[in-house]
Amino acid sequence: MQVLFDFPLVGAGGEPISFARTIHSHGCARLPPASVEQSPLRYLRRFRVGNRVVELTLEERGGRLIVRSPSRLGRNEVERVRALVARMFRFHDDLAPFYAKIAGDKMLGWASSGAGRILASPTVFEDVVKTICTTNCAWSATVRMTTALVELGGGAFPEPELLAATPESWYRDAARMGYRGPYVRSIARDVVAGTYDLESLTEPARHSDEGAEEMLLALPGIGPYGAAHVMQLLGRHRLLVLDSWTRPTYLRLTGKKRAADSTIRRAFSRYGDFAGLAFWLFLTRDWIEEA
DNA sequence: CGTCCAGGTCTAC
DNA sequence: GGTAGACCTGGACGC
Repeated sequence: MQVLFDFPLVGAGGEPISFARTIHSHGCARLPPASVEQSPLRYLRRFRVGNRVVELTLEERGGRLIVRSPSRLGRNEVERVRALVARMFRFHDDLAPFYAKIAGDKMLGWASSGAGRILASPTVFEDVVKTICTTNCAWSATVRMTTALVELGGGAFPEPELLAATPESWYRDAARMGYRGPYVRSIARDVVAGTYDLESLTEPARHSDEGAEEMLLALPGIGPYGAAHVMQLLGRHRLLVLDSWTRPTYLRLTGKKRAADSTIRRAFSRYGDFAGLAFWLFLTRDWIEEA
């Protein structure tokens, strides 16, 4: 196992990053081609680097993120991987203001020691496609569709070029994605054609939150839920992800009989630009083993 | 067997 | 701008 590089587990504002709490933050990060091994906590992720697939192991050791690979990589490949891992943890994001806001918070104070850094996919494209695969179906179907996509990609998530060139019949008959197939294929073709530069959405300087949301909503298969979901993975945390899992979970945790979306939003509005993250942490607290 | 629905979205009023 | 109905799939139910 070659150690490729390591990162200090610190965000842009000097805030701590809890590795264990990060990889538990969101289900999408655990979909193929990723997996999480417990004890010791290790995150495994297969990437395509050039024309081969490598499996990286991510572990925390001494407050640093250690990234290792079983196969040797060239300097350029290592730099490519470094950028992808940085994107997954969004090291450039500053959660310090959020932690300052929740420091004395009865509901979320527990999270201020590094939780909530929602792990993203290496590319926005992958997050968009996976998000479409979470809509209007059971989680088992999401796993099945994602597994098929990764198989198509030779063990790594397929790049837009491949998905654009894959016939509709594959989406229908092999991946069994139903009506989602044409959506995904259409997005892949538009990305390849340059109609949408999804990867630029990670750059705050290039897109306001409103602009990013607008681009996401323009994608077929991405509606209010999908846009809010991808926005979270972009580190844009104002929107609440409201769906058939978060709504009932909110009711259960609060003991309420019912709550309109607008009511839920209002309950978290005091967290401002981090309302969506606050909502997510509130819902997923029991996913995280208290240290 | 038929109906419902799961981490919604689109289209047509 | 708000609200029905349709939509692929497959597993969970009721009959």
